[in-house]
Parts: sequence; structure tokens; C-alpha cells
Amino acid sequence: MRYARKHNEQTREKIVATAARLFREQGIAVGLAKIMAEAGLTVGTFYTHFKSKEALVREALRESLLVRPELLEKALRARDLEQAIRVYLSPEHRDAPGAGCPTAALAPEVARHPRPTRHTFMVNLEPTFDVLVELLTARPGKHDATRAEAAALFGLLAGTLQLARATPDRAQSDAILEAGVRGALRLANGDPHSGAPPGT
Amino acid sequence: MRYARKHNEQTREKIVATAARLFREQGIAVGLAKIMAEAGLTVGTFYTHFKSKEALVREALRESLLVRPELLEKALRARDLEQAIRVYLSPEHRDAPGAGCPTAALAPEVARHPRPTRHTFMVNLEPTFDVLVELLTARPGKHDATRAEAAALFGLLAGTLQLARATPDRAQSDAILEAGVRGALRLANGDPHSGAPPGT
DNA sequence: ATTATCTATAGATCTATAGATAATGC
DNA sequence: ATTATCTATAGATCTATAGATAATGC
Repeated sequence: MRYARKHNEQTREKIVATAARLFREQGIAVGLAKIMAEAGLTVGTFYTHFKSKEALVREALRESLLVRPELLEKALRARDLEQAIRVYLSPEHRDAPGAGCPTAALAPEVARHPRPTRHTFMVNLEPTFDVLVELLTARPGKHDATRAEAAALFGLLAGTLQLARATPDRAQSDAILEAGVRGALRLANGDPHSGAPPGT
Repeated sequence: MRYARKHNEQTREKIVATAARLFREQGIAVGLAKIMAEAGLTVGTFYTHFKSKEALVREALRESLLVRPELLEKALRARDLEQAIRVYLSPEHRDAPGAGCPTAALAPEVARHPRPTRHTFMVNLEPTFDVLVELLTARPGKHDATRAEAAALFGLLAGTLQLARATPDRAQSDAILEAGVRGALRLANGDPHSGAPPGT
């Protein structure tokens, strides 16, 4: 063909974006045929763009993780800590996994993938941890927070969202989200009873 | 054949136990042929015991969830709160998912399964929540804890274990487990700085 | 005589590859 | 002329079923 200069690049990006959504919606076991069909292509084309499905998994994880700290920082700037937490632990996030947190959707599956995939996952989670470290360090009268402390807070957020997603009863699921907000605030604030978040 | 009276029952149990381990080790997508082979049988026998793979998924989740609150209560009685948390967030638990917490291994996958499977999962998680409610209610000077509060604490435990499992670097993974212990203690105690668990 | 097990297979997937087709920059 | 796309297929899975085989209680 000798297609337009950017054609290849655009097609590749379309495949990655579609995979990033479908992996989160249906799991990493979703077939290449389905991914390619939803990207408007046939399976045969896949290997022009990627050397294996595992390479696509790494790309899709990278891309879907890339926007997460940006979204978090935006929510923190526009609102406050509690509201930022409420965005993560919202019914909307629970009900739209395809556009949501890759960790909540895929962490146990990623843990069973080859080491290079796990490495890509954790490397691209790092900026999210950085934002959370900053947030925890801003606690009133607290020592500097560590990366691991940020991981524990993030574990609460992702784990609680997973439990809300697994819960068939809507009201119970909503209650879990709400309790997750209070728990996250207790970790993020110094305050044991929590409630009000600090200014920044 | 007209086999021994208990033969059928024992074979069925062997299949469930093998599936309960393999699902946690390799994900629910693991094939029936592999499960049956590890149970010492061939795949043709499967449908004498279960009406579908999904029925086995429900049985395996039920069985693997059944022992969890027993283990937790035993750890709480034999040691104390901090040590019980340290059993859950231990390198041993991280490295042996096949005998470990089904929530940490499978929650996002379960969330994508049919409603009856999600229902079975949450119903059999209930006794674990009960133990955690009791534990949280015992906090010094605290109101009665709710089921949802227990879910948030459990979300931290499971989510943090998942992150530790996804982390390729051993030292970083260990640090995440340790931070998870401190975070869980902050939720379980009233004390913001935490450290020492209460007597009970 | 009863029934759990086996082998064999259907039909639908899965990842990956080969080679023909078609689209457009030079 | 170049190259992304297509169709077609290989070979290995997957869940589920059919029918033969074999083991043992009555």
C-alpha cells in the first residue's frame, strides 16, 4: 500500500486503546479476534503491529496506567482529598471498569503474568505512588511518607473497589464504597475519627 | 460399577479441592482437562459430578472461602491482632496463592462472572466480615463497627497482598507487606500512629 | 445390575503464520 | 514499489456430550 505516514501508528494506537478497555472489562484472557474486531480490523493484521499478545498486554497496561495519576492530581486540585477519594470509590467508577483503574480490574491477573509484564505494570504504577506519597506527606504533623505506605493506601482503594464490584446487592456495594472512603481518609489524615480532610 | 458408597462423594471433593487450588494459582480460566488430570481423572468424568464449569467455580469458591475465617480466628486467639495481620500479609501467604485468600487471588475475576457466582462469593465471605466486625468493635472507645467497615479493612489486606504479588522486586514487595500491616493496624486500632495492638 | 470412569469426538475457540490483495506515496 | 490489510489455515486449546468399558454392591 504505502499508506499515509501516520497510518501505521494510528492503527497501532487504536488496537492498544481497544485492548486497554477490553482487558479491564473482560480480563486479559479476552481473545485477539475480539480485540481486533472492535478495533475495526481482522486478526491477521495483529502481528504486523505486535510481536505477541503479551507485548500488547504490556502496551495496554502502560497506556491505561499513564492517565491515572493525571486524573488523580486533577481531582485533588479541582476539589479536595475527600472528593478525590470519592471519585475513585464512586458507583460510576465501579460500573465502568473499562475506563477505570487497571489495578482494581487486573492486579491478580497481572501477578500471574511473566516477570517483564509485572515489571511494566509496577513501573507505570510508580507515578500514582508518587502522587500518593506527596498526599500522605502533607498529613498534619507527620513524617515523610514512604512509597510502601502509598501502596497500602492504594491497596485499600483498589481492594475495596474490587469488593464493591463483586457484591451483587447494590445497596451493600454502595455501603462498601462509602466505608472505603472513610477508611482511606483515616489513612490519609492523622485523625483517627476522620471526617474532614485537610486543606491541601 | 456400583462403587463404594462414598466413592462418588470423595471423587467430587477431590475435584473441588484441586480446582480451588488451581483457580487461585492460575486463574479461573484454567482448563477442566488440567484440573481433572491433577485430580487423577480424565475430563470425560467431569460432567458426572458437575453440571457445568461455572458450577465448579461456585463450589471451589465456597470451599476455599470456608476455611478463611477459621484460620483468622485461630491466629487471633493464638497470638494477637498484629500477628494475625502479619500472617495474612506475610511473604509465605504472598508466595502460596493456591492455599491462600480467594479474594486476593480472584476478586476482579469473580466480579466479571455471572450473578449467581458473585452471590456465592459474597455469601461465603460473610463469616470473614463477621470476624472483622467483632475485631473492629473491640477497638478502644469505638462505636459498633459495620459490615462495610470490615469490608474496607479487608479491602486493604487483599489489595495490598495483590500489589505485593505483582511486584517483581522482592525487597519492594516485602516493604509493601510491612506498610500494609501498619495501615491495617491504624484502621483496626483507634490510634493514629499505631504500633501496639490492643490486648484482645 | 449399577454407575463411575474411560476414550473419542463435536464444535467453538485460542495464538500465530503464510501468502494473496489492495491502497497510496514516490 | 511498498506495505498494511485481508482470507485462510495450522495446531493447540476450550467446554460439553456420547457411548464403551470396567469395577463392585446386592
